[in-house]
Amino acid sequence: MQRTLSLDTTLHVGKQITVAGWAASTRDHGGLIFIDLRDHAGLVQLTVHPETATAFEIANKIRDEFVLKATGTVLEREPSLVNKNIATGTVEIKVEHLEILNPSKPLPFPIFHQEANINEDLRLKYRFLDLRREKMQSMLLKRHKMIKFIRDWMDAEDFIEITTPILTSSSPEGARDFLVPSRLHPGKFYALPQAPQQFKQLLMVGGVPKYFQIAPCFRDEDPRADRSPGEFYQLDLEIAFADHHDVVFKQMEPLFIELTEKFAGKKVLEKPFPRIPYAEAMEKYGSDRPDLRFGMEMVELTEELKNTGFSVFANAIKSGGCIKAITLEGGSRLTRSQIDTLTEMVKREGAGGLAYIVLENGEQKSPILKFLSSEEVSAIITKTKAQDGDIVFFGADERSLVNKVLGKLRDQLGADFGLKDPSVVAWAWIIDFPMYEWSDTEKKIDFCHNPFSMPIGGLDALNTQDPLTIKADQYDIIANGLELSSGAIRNYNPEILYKAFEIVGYPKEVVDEKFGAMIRAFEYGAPPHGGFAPGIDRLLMLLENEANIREVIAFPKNGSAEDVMMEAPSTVSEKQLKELHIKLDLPPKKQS
RNA sequence: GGACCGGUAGCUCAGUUGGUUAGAGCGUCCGCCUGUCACGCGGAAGGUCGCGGGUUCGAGUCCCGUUCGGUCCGCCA
Repeated sequence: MQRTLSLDTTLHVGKQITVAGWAASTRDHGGLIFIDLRDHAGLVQLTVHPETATAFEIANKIRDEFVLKATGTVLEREPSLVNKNIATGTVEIKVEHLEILNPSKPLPFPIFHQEANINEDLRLKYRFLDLRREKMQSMLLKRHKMIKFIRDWMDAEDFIEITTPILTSSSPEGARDFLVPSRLHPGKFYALPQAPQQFKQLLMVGGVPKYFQIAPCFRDEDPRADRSPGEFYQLDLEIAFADHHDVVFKQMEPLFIELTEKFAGKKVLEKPFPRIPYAEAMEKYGSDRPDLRFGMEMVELTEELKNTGFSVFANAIKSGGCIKAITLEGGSRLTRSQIDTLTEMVKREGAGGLAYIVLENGEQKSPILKFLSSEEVSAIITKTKAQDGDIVFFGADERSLVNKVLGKLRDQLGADFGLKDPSVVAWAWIIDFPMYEWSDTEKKIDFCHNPFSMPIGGLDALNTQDPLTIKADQYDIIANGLELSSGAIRNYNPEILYKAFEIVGYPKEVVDEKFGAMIRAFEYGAPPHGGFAPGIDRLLMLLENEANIREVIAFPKNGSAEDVMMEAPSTVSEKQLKELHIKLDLPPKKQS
């Protein structure tokens, strides 16, 4: 494919053309100067000879990243001079006129011939330079293409895109809001939307059959590698008359399959996507977003070891806990120091230690072997289906801790032993989330996830069941260990909604106050509806095998939620504060 | 809010059990060079070893505190 340059799109041999771009490198041979000219599309070599005296003088001054405009003749290179590493390597431009459109200061870090990892804060401070790198150019293009792919697909499926307000009201549930003071209403604040949740549900009541939006969302929470600081985008969507998750799954699965196969050129592990109940995911994988590209499921050994003399296991059972195990195929080759590293990891997660048994050459090896009877050992081997050459790891403690710890261990082993095939995407739905959970911090029953989900069994379930046993028609879509989105069939009935909130201690008046618009709307004939909102940034991470979400965002905030380039957040003038009737009351150490 | 890892030249890094004047590559500046393509050659400038304190005859190195960055936990429908 012929690569192109900005001011002229072809490089016909013998033709005079004008090109413009950045100086990627210069090679001054004294009597001859080479310049690699770069733009978004590629590189071309300019040659500047002393005969063109003015151009030659200018060429002497050129440094990396100067912006140049050059007019010259395209010449074919002699066979011995062809550069096979660049697309335009068979030709070069012999420069007749050269102009420096804009010089550049020496760069704060190398951007073109970059191999080393540059400090991320520095990259973010000079993001405009960082974006010139080929990888970032490619990311920007892929992000655009992916969003276009999604929009086209949604359009073809009769979804319509509707933009919803950015300035809205604070909601009491969920994440911390970003607040915006109102000048016209002193003492009152807008909030930036954490998601267009209420608006999309109101659109359903408003008669929109299928809504979507590439929606900006704002949450004032601490970031993670897969969680953008402060703001991110979702493919927010909602479908009217969706009264069961089947409707949403059948509608949306094809998009994710096409994105995986057609857009990213990867393989979907299983179609249709497996549906895993939340409780099963926790028991098998110790996570509600397991990476399903590999097995290594947990096996329960509590029954087999109920009479064991090994005190660590016995104590776990006695205090109501459990014993579970995971088996790493071929894990007998783990070195002692590798096992020590894994032990350190599980201890950080709260485990007391990491017991294991190695199966090698028909024998078992383990520090805990002397505490176990031979019947117990063979029961373990039978139940775990461990083979010669494997290693079996144990977790013995309170059940949720065992699940968490072995889940972490499973994930680490999957990464360490190359079990996560980067060309495969293992999509799945996690279903049957609990509606409520016990909140240890608040000492009360609280919503487990989305309070607007329809409880399975409806009003009847809320009235008759133990709240902690009620499930919600709520689901997550996960892929390769990432949670892409939560979603739900919504609770569209005011009576059931009031009851659902009553259980967590919100009286009717509070629900009316906080969700008045939605409750009022539901009183006027709300259709059943459901949807979800996969994260755009995470989707791109997944499809591009990118480990850090900031790598797929043009201008991300850093880990402290600062924009180090624009210097946001920033202080504001006294005048602005006065206009908003805001007085600061900062703690001493924060004052500057 | 907590845990762990890190901070040495503009950038990427090395720096031995604590020991003279802290090094390399790239970049920058000066000089040479007509076929390089991340050109080459010669020379030069460039350092509060994040910051503060301590131990020591002596600290980039050991200890304590602190700050900044990253990852994770909490938090995040």
